Amino acid sequence: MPGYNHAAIEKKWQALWASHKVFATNIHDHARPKFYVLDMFPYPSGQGLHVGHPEGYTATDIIARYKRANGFNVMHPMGWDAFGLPAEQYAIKNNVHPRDTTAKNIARFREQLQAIGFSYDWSREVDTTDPKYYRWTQWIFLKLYDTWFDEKQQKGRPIRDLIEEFRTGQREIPNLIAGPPVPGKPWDQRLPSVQRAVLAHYRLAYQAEVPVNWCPGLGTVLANEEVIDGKSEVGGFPVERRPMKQWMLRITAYANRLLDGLHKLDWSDSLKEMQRNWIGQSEGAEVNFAIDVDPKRVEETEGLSITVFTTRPDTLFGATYMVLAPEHPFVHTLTTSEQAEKVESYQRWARSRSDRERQEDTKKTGEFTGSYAINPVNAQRIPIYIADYVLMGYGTAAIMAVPAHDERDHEFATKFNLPIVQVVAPKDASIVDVQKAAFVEEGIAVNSPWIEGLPTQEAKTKMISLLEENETGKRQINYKLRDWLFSRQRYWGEPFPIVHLSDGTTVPLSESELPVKLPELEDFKPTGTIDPPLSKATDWLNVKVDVKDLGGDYVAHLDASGQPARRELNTMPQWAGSCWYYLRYLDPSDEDNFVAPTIEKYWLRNGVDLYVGGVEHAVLHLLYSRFWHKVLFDRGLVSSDEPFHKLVNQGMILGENHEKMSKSRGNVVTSDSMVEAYGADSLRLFEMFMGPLEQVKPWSTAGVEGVYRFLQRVWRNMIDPDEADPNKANKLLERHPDGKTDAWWTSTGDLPRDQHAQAEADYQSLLRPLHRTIKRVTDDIERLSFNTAIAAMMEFNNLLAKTKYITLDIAETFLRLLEPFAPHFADEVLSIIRPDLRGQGVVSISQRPWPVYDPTLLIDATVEIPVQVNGKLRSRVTVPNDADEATAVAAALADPEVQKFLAGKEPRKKIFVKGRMVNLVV
RNA sequence: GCCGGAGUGGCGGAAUGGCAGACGCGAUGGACUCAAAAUCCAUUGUCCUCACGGGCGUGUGGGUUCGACUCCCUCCUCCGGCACCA
Repeated sequence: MPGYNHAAIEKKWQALWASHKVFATNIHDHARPKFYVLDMFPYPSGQGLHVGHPEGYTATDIIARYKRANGFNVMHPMGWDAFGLPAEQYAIKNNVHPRDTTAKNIARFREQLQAIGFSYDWSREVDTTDPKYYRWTQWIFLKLYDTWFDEKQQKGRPIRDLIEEFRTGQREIPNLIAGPPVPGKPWDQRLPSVQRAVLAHYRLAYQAEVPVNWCPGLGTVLANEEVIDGKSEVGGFPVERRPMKQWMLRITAYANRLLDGLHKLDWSDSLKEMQRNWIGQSEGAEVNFAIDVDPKRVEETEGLSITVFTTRPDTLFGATYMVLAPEHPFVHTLTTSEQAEKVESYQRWARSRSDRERQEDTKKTGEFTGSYAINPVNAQRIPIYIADYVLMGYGTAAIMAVPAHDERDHEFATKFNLPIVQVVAPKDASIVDVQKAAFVEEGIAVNSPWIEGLPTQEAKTKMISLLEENETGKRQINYKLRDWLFSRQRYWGEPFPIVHLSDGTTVPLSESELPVKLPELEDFKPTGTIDPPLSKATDWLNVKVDVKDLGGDYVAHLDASGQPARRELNTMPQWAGSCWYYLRYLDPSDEDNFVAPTIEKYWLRNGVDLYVGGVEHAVLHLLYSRFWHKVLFDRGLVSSDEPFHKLVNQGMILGENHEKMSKSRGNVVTSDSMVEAYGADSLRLFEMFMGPLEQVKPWSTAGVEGVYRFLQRVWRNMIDPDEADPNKANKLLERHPDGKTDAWWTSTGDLPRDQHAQAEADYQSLLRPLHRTIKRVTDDIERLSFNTAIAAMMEFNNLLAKTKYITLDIAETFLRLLEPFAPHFADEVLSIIRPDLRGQGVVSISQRPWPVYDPTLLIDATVEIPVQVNGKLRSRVTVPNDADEATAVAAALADPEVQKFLAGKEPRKKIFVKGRMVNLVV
């Protein structure tokens, strides 16, 4: 039987679109408004695509096609996030070079995506592992290295500006070595090593010996964001803390900007909230506690003070002891000889505890140092403890403990028998027993001479200003966000454009030396030690360089007659390439710029207009990328402050059994199998018909059949009428332009005169529903409500099935609405019913403009409105659409059903909503 | 524990203060067929009723309103994030 045969259609149209460059974007056409619609580019795994992958891609493709139809210059690219741990793990497991597996996987992914008919401009494809691409990733790293964050201006600036400020004395040169401040020598008289150390203190990219997340199972260190419950996000191997010298990016400098920037973004509240929580801003105060001088050790302890951070300065009178993190630098000095053994043993024990153990066991442990501090508000002598519930990485790594008003301090104080003093009382004057449990809520300050009787908020403010007057403290804002650990002991990543001189000096390579290509290595497996795999590239790692001094800043050129140096052997993490790929898409072939300014200005005005991807990147990629973008913005390299204006997270697609799709559960449905059985158009339609884009929803292959049947019904309505039903034969009509009923044609010749009235009646009956459908589909696409847009088209098609005749213009308009969802199908049907279009240069229906609805056709002359009696629906009456209250109420009162429920009583209240309803209250 | 989000037929879902269950899946009956598939037609929240009709119904309990799936409060359940962050 002839009919809709998806297999015969889809490859043909994909080839036609490609050969006619239907979806090629002209990046230089800046006359039209632009629309940049972006997918989170995939990591090309060996598994290929399952039906979860095309969900977001289909949504963006519909938007891209819809925006093109509305006259926008659309950027809709695709590429590959191909560096990183998963690629390398896969390569090791299968004993092949990651370059080869990556190339193979990319080819497979590309083919699978192309089979779904996405309207990507494939000439813009990027691959993060291509030296032509990662050259610019390295280039941006050099910019980060060359940037410092000016707190006053809240802006990243070039290092040369910092040097200039030091040189001219505008900025004091910081003293990096602990001890009393010494008046410094002028910048140019400082030792080069001091200059370098000072600059490194400011750079956004710096090396530090820090306790890192070392994962022996993967043989690499990981970022905080890559560690879930003490295990690696990839592979689930245990992660331990150990100090190592690593590259860090100073994302904390941008914490405030990253927080502020969220306000103007069109992102979901939950996503913004996740970023806010991750940045973790908290307002409070830093307070200095002087050390009570130990008569036996006057020299070491005199003048020392410990700074703590607290969000509750109002409870300062209740501070009965202090706690330092076990790693706090003062611990050694503060520990008395009597306590030394216990303290050191506790430090060793704390260091050996993995993050996982710490998280599982939150019972309080600690040790007394033997020293005391003086509470600055009441001069009380309070003991100093160390305990691992105080974290090295947050605040000042030291706290004042207020056990009466903090649960953790309460637990610790109870265990170590420390005094608990109440300094906040409940607002309602009820009695609480702080010996039993901490009272953590806000209330009224008590037992606190300076702030007695003040509510918590006022008490905080007053206490801070008093501390500032006494110079014992100051207002302070802290963030949970830590600096980004940016190096990995891996082969399959971007090499750093950095060399180390034989004296240990770190020097960046000149931009002209980029790209620093990954060396070809036979053996790229982890070394089993902390040495990165690149340490095996002996030919590559030793170089000779010529180093230029730029006044404390340096740059290296490769030079065979220069001094010996060793390349940086770490590589960058996977996130590096994905931080800026949306910029490279604009012109991936540009050899002179990472993106040309004129191109960037047009395409990134307000950033990417729509970005769709998984919520799993809420705090990783999306935070890193915003950070890089802000640095690039500060350095004048991009024109917008935020990269992604509107962002939508598609919900995960579960297996048919409502469980997460996975190989081990055996519930994976591949996109290939769906394309083969039902076609790309049915797959696309169903992906969107399942439910709201952002919602998690289970797969249903029966549901795909449903939308497949829908397409077949459209086909039959327009092309192959049911031969068995003579009523349905030859439905399609062309209507004469003057619209006279005398002038109808069928596709096969003149319509018999006795059918003209029927044809006209069918035409008239479809006209209003058609325009309502245009409006519904248009509005629904605009608000990304694709499931209801499809429902509207199904409803309209159900009407088409009921009429005997359909005019060509109605059929074409309907197909135009369908095209973003089922592009191959729409093109095929159009090419059959309008074979003349090809001669007019129209290859695809996607080249035709979006239909416009006639507002006058949305309004009917009369409307049926519900009539309620006492708020309950009792009847319906038909009134003119512009009926006023008197008319509508009169019609309602005249209705026999309504009269029955009024039971002869006169309504005491009449509610009327024009065109909507009448409610009579008795 | 804290912070978000969500609870509507047998299932996916629609309705954002005004006719609850659009659209689709599934199911049941019928037409076509020797038969099956496909297709088409009809029914499909629930209870009472032969029927006409009517009662009840959007997790729970309350509130606001002429009117609540929709707004407010309480509780319950599920999903996601964070979690010794002072």
